[in-house]
Amino acid sequence: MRKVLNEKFFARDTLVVAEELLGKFLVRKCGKREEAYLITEVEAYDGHLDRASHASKGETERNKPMWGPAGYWYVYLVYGMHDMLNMVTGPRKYPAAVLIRGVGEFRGPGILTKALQIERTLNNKKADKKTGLWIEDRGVVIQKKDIQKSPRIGVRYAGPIWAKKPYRFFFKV
DNA sequence: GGAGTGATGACA
DNA sequence: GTCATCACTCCA
Repeated sequence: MRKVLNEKFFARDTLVVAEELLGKFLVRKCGKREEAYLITEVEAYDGHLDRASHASKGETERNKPMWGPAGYWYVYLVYGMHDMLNMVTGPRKYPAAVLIRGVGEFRGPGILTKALQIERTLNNKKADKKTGLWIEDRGVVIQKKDIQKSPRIGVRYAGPIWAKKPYRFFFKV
């Protein structure tokens, strides 16, 4: 079973999408080579009230993709060095996204974007085969009991309520 | 624990 | 135009 996930899948509740992304495959096509990586760790950023989300500052030139249709990539540079890969989720006009933090053997959002050569040129591009970066369901199912949750990483500035939300999802090994 | 790094957004 | 901030990684 190989199904390319589209707006219909991503336009649902961000927390549901984030959890269901575990076990899906991130597929990268560079030239003729096509490689698929199991998604192992994600974080949800849900709505403009979420103080850890870029969307909490309102719509700006940078975070504009978060307000757009689901199923698009939101890629930005942080700390002057690392590109972060996010999938836009939720309905149109509702700012939300899921940060892809780990795929395959790669641990850490900055490491995986470097390994897969994911750059800001992909920002605001649709996740499909034409773009060269998309997500597939290949029939892998992660058991509910194997999924762990924790607060998100690197968002202490968001204040006690939002910094503590268990919006990070990953597998129990 | 602390440096490196540069785009971004807020303010003037 | 200036300035502080930042969804990270690596080395000590």
